[in-house]
Amino acid sequence: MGRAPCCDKANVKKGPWSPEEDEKLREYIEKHGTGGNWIALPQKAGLKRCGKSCRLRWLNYLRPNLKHGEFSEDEDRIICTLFASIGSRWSIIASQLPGRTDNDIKNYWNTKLKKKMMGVNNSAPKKPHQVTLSPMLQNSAPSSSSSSSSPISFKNNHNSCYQPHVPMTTSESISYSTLLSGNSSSTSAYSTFECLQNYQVNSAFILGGETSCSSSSDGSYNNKISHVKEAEFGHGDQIGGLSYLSSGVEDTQKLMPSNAGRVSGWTGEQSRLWEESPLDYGLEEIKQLISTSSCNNFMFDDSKTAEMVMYY
DNA sequence: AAGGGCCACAACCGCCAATGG
DNA sequence: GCCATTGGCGGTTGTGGCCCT
Repeated sequence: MGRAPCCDKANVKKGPWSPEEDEKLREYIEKHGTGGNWIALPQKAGLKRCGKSCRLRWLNYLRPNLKHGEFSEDEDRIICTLFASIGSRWSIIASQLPGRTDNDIKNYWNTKLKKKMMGVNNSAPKKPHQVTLSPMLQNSAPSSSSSSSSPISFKNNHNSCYQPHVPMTTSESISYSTLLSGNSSSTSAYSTFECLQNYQVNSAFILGGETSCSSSSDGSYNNKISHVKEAEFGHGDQIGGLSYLSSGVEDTQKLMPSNAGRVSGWTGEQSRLWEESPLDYGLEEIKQLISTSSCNNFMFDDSKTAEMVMYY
């Protein structure tokens, strides 16, 4: 059985929004809210648009408190770190960047940041078309532990702890508590690996994403906190996502059970492994993440030398 | 000046999960 | 429990502007 279309495509306008349409939508939502029903909204607002299109337009463009323009170094760093940690979970990443939408971040990553990072690793290749993996991974010998001097810990004995593209829960703790206070003197370009090298990823930081006060992503809000939806247009008083830091480790445990099921794909085993070792990655897992991620320009030599080979 | 290529960004598409009847 | 509807998300595409030749 086919799925019913969300709107009558024949009578729906597509393409760029006109200023008049923007104004209609803004006016309607400011007066009436979304009414919890985007599908019905365009008709009520006098727009010949699909409800989904209205939602996207509002969340990505018209919503108050959106930031437009250049991403800061700190934002770059957060994106890098989170991408390396959780992959292309743009909505979660966006939840850490007040005023940014997942669409923004996705575009920014795909068009600029990815290249920026490649640029660094390209800078002094050992061989033509081959780039040495940053020390981050070289430090990550299987025996290294989370308490080692290596900024990021890896464990090979938790191979299923993290799986690329397995959705993360909100409670997935990514600790980058030093992230924003980190070295901002870095050059404009740095790699994901360098990010990881510089900023510890462990279990002390709580992602506020889907359960905290934040809107997620493209500004979309988790439907479990729908009561917040109408009242909240922006990210409130968060500063660079740091408001989440006030959550404690105990929150991880508190939130985990309910959210493990909320985000698809987490089996009981994964949840258990999470509790045991929230974000300790094995080298292979990192490799897999990057090689299978949208950042697929990174390819790993499967040898033991922890060398990253990048073809381009 | 023209046009071809590239880039950035907005918007769309399709799938999945949640929800309510 | 089933099914239809809706919202949310990530990937992909379309398009306009800029740059280079």
